[in-house]
Amino acid sequence: MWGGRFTRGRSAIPELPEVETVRRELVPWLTGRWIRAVERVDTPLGPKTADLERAAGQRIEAVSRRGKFLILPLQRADGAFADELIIHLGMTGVISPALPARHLRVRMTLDGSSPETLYFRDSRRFGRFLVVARGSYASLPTLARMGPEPLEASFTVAVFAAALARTRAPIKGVLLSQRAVSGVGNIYADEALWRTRIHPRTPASVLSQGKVRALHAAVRDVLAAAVALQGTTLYDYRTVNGEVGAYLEKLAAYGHAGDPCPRCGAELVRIVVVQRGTHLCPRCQRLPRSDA
DNA sequence: CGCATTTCCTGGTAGC
DNA sequence: TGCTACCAGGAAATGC
Repeated sequence: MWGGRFTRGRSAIPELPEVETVRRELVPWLTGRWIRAVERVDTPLGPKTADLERAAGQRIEAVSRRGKFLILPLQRADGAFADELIIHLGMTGVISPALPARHLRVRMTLDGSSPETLYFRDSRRFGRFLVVARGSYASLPTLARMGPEPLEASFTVAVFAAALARTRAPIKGVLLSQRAVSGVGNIYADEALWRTRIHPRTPASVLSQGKVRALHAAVRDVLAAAVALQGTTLYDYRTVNGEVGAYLEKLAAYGHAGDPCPRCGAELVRIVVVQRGTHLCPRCQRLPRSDA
């Protein structure tokens, strides 16, 4: 499908653009519907606080998103706003109205019009499906401490700069942590750092004001462009309608080790930063000299 | 608290 | 062909 470049490690990796694409497709299908049942079909998934049976008989008030989490606020028949259904696609999670041939983990049945059933397929079982009382994220520390939404007005340069100033951890790790900004994963972190010529190992706090400003813009631009193309499909990820994401063709750095840098022509390399495969241009993206 | 490391999990692939 | 070893990665758990 794409030469041999992605023959290793081609995973779903749903990040903000992929989750947002799924969310937009689910909105007309799920908003206002009553849940008949949410059932775990396979072995245990996620934290023990899953409590999926609590969703039965509640109405889906909205289909929202926080970072890479889908959040469906639920409403009881008496009008009480009580719980929310939280879904994380993990690495390989796919929601679909079509019964998957393998790796079915959760089935959600709804009252009324079609689709009557949605299936959650997840071969690697990193996904999560759970019901919690609204806003109680004790079992979801990442969600509890999540930074601002990158495509919303609350994600300002000042807020981003303050978050970066307080840590010397590598900027790539800070982007992946979800705490300085939400929704960025391995692909879009590499793309944003390539765009801004920042070496992924640069300690966050040493970035100049100009670099912070550029990175803030790049995170927004990369994510917005990917949303417009329905995300990036490397392997598993599909939209709810079964389509692939088209941002794959736009990737400049991720998955391109050995190719020429589109900007300067030097050979792109793959290194490991914070235990993650990381793609960069060794000529464009230099580590600042350390005085320490 | 921060930060680094380990764990979870499976399908695909390299190497023999 | 068939086997083993390894690798990808988000988030949670664990270690210091």
